[in-house]
Amino acid sequence: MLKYALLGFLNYQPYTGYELKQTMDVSTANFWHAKQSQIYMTLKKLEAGNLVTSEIEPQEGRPNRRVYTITQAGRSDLQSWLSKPITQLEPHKETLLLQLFFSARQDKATLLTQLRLLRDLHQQQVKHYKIETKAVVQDFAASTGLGKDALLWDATRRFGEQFEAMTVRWLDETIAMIEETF
Amino acid sequence: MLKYALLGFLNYQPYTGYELKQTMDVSTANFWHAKQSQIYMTLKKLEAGNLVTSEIEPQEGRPNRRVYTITQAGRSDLQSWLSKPITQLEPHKETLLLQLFFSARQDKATLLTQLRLLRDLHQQQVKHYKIETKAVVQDFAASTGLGKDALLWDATRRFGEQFEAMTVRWLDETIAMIEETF
DNA sequence: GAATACATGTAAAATGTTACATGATTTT
DNA sequence: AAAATCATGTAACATTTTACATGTATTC
Repeated sequence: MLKYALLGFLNYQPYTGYELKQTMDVSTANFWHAKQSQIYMTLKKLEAGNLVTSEIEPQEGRPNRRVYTITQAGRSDLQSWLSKPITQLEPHKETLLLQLFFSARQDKATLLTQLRLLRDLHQQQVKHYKIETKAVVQDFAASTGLGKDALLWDATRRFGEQFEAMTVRWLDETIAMIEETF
Repeated sequence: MLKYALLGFLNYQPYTGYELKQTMDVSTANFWHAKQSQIYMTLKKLEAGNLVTSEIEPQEGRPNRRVYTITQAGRSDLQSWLSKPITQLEPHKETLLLQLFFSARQDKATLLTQLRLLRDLHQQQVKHYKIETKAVVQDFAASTGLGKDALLWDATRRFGEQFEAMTVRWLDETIAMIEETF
């Protein structure tokens, strides 16, 4: 899957592995992230499969850059993935829910403290989406002039914002339930 | 992490690997799932670490069962994990958002078809949580008499229900946005 | 003087998925 | 007669994380 994140970005313009990591960190990281080392390895695999090519750009006083460019085969592969509809939902993993599921014998006060702390973390995330992520989307849109793209980028941002807001509401309900009935 | 899911269940009673898989499939699978083979391997590791013990129960006309029991060390490990608060959020992966992010050049009609199909899938999931999962929680509560546990199990169920409902709302907004502005 | 940014990579370990292998009993 | 259930496991592969390894230039 990281494969398609990388091809997706390379479909706009050539990038180095380092730049791809930075770009992902301020854009797709909210719903698709990767470590630097994994990006380098995946790019190597993509090149082995002729989906991208690379060339080294020498630099002075800095390490050389390896710049990757998508190939025609890469564009086809990306296109084919994009047009393939999702027909079944993938299961999620939520550590928080796993913990909560087994917490019936935990101390009530401790449990409440943990959940309140988490509530604040998620509340911060709501702000993060409303402010930082919002700004990034607008900057991208202004600098690239990609209107349609910006609308979809903002749709993914709204998903994040609404997910976090929903989580805060759910935590509030859950905290209230534990306060009352435990 | 699967480690703690298994210890969590074994903290109630002994289970075989097969039974753990079945139990997870109707309970935690919504937020934590695993393949049968991974469960067997993880149990083996837990036994090597003395967090569980196992003994073989011979059966006639059926394969023998290997029944796992949690040890005192296992209970301590679980307890220590349960009391450790989550201080930083883990990043999520959402294939749908990744696809959407790069879909600006896709055909409008095709994109709308894909999103509407997905909307229906998530709508079904809302029902799944409201009916099937709800019933499982109530059955567990009734048969085990674990009142506190059932309240927390239902809290995780509500998270799923609310997540799916939020996703349906977001898809409706996104579909409307694409219909109007693309 | 210390930290961050720039820039690349390898290696080991952990985690998770898919495929293979077996075989009786029960249900459809 | 075919499919599902019960029950265990191994092996290969893919994915992801963590740690290791290097070195200059710029910013605080």
